[in-house]
Amino acid sequence: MADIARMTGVSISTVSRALAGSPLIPEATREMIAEVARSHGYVVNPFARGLRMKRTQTIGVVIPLGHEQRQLISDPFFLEMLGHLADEITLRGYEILLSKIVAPKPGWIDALIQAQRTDGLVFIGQSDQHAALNASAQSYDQMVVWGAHLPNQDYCTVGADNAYGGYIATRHLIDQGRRRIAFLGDPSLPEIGQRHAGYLRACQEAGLTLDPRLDAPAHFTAETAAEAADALLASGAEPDGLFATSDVIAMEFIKALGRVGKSAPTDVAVVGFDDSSLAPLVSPPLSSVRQDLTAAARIMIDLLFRRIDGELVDGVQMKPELVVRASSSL
Amino acid sequence: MADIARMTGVSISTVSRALAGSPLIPEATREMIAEVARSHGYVVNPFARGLRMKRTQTIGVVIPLGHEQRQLISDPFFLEMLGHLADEITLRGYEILLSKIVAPKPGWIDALIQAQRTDGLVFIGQSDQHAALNASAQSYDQMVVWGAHLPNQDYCTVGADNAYGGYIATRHLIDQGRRRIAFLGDPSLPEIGQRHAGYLRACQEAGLTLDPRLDAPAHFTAETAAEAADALLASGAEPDGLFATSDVIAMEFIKALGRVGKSAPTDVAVVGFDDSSLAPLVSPPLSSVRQDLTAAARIMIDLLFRRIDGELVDGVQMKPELVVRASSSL
DNA sequence: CACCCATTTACAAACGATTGCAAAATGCGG
DNA sequence: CCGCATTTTGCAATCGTTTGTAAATGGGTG
Repeated sequence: MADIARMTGVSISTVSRALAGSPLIPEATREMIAEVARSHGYVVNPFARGLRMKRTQTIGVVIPLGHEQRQLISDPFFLEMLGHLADEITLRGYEILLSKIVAPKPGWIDALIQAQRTDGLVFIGQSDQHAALNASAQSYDQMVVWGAHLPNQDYCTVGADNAYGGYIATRHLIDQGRRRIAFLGDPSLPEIGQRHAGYLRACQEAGLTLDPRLDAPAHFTAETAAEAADALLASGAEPDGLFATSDVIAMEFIKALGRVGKSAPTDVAVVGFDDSSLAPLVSPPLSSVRQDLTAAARIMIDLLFRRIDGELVDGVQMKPELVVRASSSL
Repeated sequence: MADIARMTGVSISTVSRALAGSPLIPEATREMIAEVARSHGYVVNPFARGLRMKRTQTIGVVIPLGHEQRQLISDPFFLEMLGHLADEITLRGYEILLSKIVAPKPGWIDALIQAQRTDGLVFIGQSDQHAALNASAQSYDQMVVWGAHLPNQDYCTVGADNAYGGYIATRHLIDQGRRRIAFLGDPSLPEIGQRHAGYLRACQEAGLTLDPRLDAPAHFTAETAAEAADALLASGAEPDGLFATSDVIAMEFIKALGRVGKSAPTDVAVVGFDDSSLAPLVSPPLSSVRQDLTAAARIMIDLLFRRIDGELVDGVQMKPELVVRASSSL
C-alpha cells in the first residue's frame, strides 16, 4: 500500500480510505488510486486487514461426521448443500473455510470458534453432536445448523419438517395399499428420529400393528445400509413397503431385494429421502421426500449474516414434499 | 498473549516461543505456559501470525466450472475428491479455503493468488481453463491441478491416463462383440479429449469404420446428457455399445434406452467413467473406468507441499482400471 | 572473588493495514 | 487579501504476533 501511495503521490491513509470507499475521499482521487492499484495487481492484504478490523470476511462451513466417517463420500446430499451454500456465501463477498470433522473430540466447536478464522459458522447436519452444539451456543451466537429442531435447543437450526416428511412418505405407502411398512434408518440421529416419529404416527393412524422386525436401524453408508437391508429381508418380517431415510439406503434396499429375487415396487414399494440428483436416474426411479436445498441454503446464510450483525434470529422449518416415482407405485 | 505472559510471569516473547515449540525454551517452562494457555482457551491469532510470518496455513481448493454451472451439483466425483483432499490437508494441520468458480473471468486465477489467503492452490479439474492455468503458472509455482497432462503445459497435473482409460473401456466393448460403439462426452475438455483419443484408437485397431453419428458431444449435466442420449438414439446410428465419459452420462443413456423400449446390456453395452459411488447402486450395475481418488488426493497434496517448499516437482499420471459390471456384459 | 561461557529471558522492530484527530488546502464572501 | 467554513490529507497509534539482538542469570573455573 505504501508503494501505491508513493505512485499516486498521496499518503498511505488516503490510499486505504480510497480503496475502502470512504466518503472522505473525493470520487476523482478515489478512481485514480483504484486504477493504479488495479494496474499493478495490488489488493489489500487480508491478514493485515483482518488483524486491524477483527473481521475475517470468511464463513466456516463445517461437515460434522460423528461415527459415520464415510458418509460424506457416498451421499450426494452434502455436495448439493455445499454447492448452494458456497454460492450464497460467495455472493456476499465472503470466503469459505471448509472443515470436515471426522471424529469430534470434546471441545471441537469451541476450538473452531477460538481459532478466530471465521466470522460465523454453518454446520451441515448435527450428526450426533447436539449436546456439543448446545454447549457452544451458550456463548457464541454466530452459528446456524442444518438439522432438526429439538426441544430445549439453544442453537439456530434450519431444516425440513422431518416428522411431516416421514408422515407423508409412510402415508403414501399406506395409500398404495401397503400394510407391512418397514423403516430403515438410524433414529438416534435427531433428524432421523423425527422422521421415525412421523412414520410411527402414520402407521398408528392407519391402525397398523407394527411388527418390530420391520423397524430396522441402518446407518448412512452404502455398506452398512446393504447389510441392514439384507438383514431386514432375512428376518421374516416380509415388508411390502419401505420408508428409507436417505436415497442411498433406499437404493441399497432395492438392490438387496434383487438378491432375493424380488423387485420394487411389485413386492415392496420404496420411498427414499432427500430427492437427491440420483433419485430420478436409477431404475426404478426412486420416490423420495424432497427438501428444497437451494432455498434452505439461502435461508441459512441469510440467518447467519443477521446473527453476525447481532440480530438473534430464530431458526426456520421448511415443509418437504413427496415426489412420487415408479419405485412406490405400480 | 500478553495476558498469558502476565499470568505466567514471563515475557511475551517467551510465551510466543514456548507455544511455537522453540528449542530456546526449556521444557518445564514450555509445558507450564502451554497449560496456562490451554486452561484459558487461548490460541494464537492466525491473522497476526499470518501477517508476521507471511504464511497462511491454508490451502485453497478450487472447483472451476467453465460453462457447466450445474455440474457440481449432479456429479459425485467432486465430493469424493473434495473429501479426500480435505482429509489430506487437515492431516497436515492446514485449513481449507474453498472456491467454487462458476463463470471464470479473465485473471481469476491471479486474483486468487494476489488475495494472499492461501499458501497454495489445488484445482479439481481444468474445466476449459487450460490457457488461464498455463498463464498463471508462469509466475506462480504453488499449484497442482487434477486433470489431463497436455503438451506444452507449464502447470503440474495429477490425473488418470485418460487415453488409456478410453482405450480399455472401448476395447472391452469390442471384446464383448460390439461393433457400433458410440461415444458420449465433450471432447473439447482436455480430459475428455484424451478419453476420446483412446476410444478412437481402440476402434481403429479393431478395424471398425466409424459412423460419425456414433460420435456425439454431451455435456456433464444430467439434463444435457439426457438430450444427447435421446438424439443419439434417434439419429439412426443404431449403436450396440457405448463409452460414456462419466457415470451420470452413462446412466442418462440407459434411461434414454428405456424410453425407446431397449435396455442395457442386451441392446447396448454401456461403460461409464469415474466408478463413482453410485455406479454399483444402479440397475443394471454400471461398468466404469475407475480412478483411485484416495491415492490421487494424497499425491496431489504431497506434490503441492513439496512445491510450497520450493521443490518444482512434476505431475503424475495414474493408470485407471476397468470395473466390469452388468451394464456391459451379458 | 572475578571471569567466562551457556542458558534463558526481555526489548523492540517489523508485518500491512485502519482510523481518530489534527493540520493543511481549498473555496468563497466581505 | 483576509478570515472562516469546508473539504482533503497526513500523522501516528493500534491490531497480535514473531524474531534478531542484547541483556540477565547461573554455575563452574582459575
